[in-house]
Amino acid sequence: MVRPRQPILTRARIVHVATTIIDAEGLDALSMRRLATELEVRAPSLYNHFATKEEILDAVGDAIIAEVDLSMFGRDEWPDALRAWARAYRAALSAHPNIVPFLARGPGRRPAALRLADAVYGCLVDAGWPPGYATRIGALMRYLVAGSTLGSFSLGFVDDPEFYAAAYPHLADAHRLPEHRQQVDEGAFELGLDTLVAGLTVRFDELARSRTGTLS
Amino acid sequence: MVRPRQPILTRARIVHVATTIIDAEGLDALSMRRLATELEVRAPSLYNHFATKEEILDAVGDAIIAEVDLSMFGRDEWPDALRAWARAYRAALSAHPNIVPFLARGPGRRPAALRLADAVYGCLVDAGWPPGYATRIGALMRYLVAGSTLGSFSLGFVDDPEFYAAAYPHLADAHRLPEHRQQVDEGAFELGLDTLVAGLTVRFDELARSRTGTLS
DNA sequence: GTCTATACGCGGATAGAC
DNA sequence: GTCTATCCGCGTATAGAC
Repeated sequence: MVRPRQPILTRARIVHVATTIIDAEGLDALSMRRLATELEVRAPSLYNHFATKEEILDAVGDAIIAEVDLSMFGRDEWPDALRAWARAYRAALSAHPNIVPFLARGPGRRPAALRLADAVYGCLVDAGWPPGYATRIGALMRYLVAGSTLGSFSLGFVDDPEFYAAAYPHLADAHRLPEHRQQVDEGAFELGLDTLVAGLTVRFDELARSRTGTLS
Repeated sequence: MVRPRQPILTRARIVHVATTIIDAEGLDALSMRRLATELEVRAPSLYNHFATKEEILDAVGDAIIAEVDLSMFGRDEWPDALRAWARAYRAALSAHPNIVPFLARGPGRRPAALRLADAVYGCLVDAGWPPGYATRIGALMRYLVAGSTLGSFSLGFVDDPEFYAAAYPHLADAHRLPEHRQQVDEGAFELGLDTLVAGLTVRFDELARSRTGTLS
């Protein structure tokens, strides 16, 4: 018994096609009309499934973040879990770099982003970090991941050697080349991750020792 | 001898009023028509002074970044200079948080942003950091400053306690409150800055020692 | 050189017919 | 649930007045 007409549009199809457009041509390329055309439909039909364009973007972002593995929390020790999670998070975002500027606005009403934040916070608190530290460490890791995928450093450098060479001699280096930009962002991320987790481990031990000291 | 009619519009006035609008009502509130109205002029007049809206935004961003003090470079030791610079940079951006999402796209053709990047890089290289490290450390600091002013953590949390309490018990904490968001972002920034500079100092000494070891 | 009037082609979004 | 028709605001190009 086949149901003869299944609905032409579903939220999942809309999100999938929207993601494809953004990945291929950037955030600005996604318009309601363009998205509708790609779905072989007229633009207003989309409003039967999403109230606004922003809701569609939220759904796209949520689907990407939902892919981030969180299984290391509760399994590994907090320093290893933090490292593994940050790398998984960064990998998920750099697979869809064009949507990062939108995600950077904050977790908003995207459940996966909140689940993510909740998981990190919970892991750190369970490990013994004071809540205030757990909140700040979670934020810090977000800065690192968002910053290194946003292209805040590498993107935006103009592809015009002449533009730099004269006025900014120090910058006339390899990081201007597109293929090196990824390396700079990934290298900066790894340097930051190593340095932060190592430093936080030291601080954690100091905190534990000071508590023990108070008790003894 | 007064020149009777001075031009109504100047680049400086346009930039100033644009900054005011963005600070007060956000990036989206800035349209060419709105800006022109505020300047008591019609929108197309603006194109006599800037070729595109993006050029105006670039100029606004550049003016803000031009305020960042760079005098610590060449005066202080690199760890102190790095700390002082990062704080000055962050202070400048958090005075105009609404424009940070635009700035986060990269330095583009904004000279002040390039001067900034050049100054950090130069200081680190002069201090003895290998160029690859200097590039990555500069990027890392940018992630930290951009992230903590972007509101990537604090902004975007919805002002609706009910929204979190049920599903995300760990998050039902003080950082949802607007007045605490600033504290979270500033606290995370300071924690990251301290931890990173301390860790980098250690690494710098290791690098110096390994070079000495090779030579001896 | 600076400003105005006007207009084009897009964008997001809505109302109401089928 | 999808359509057609439509609204309004956007960035900006052009032509012409001063």
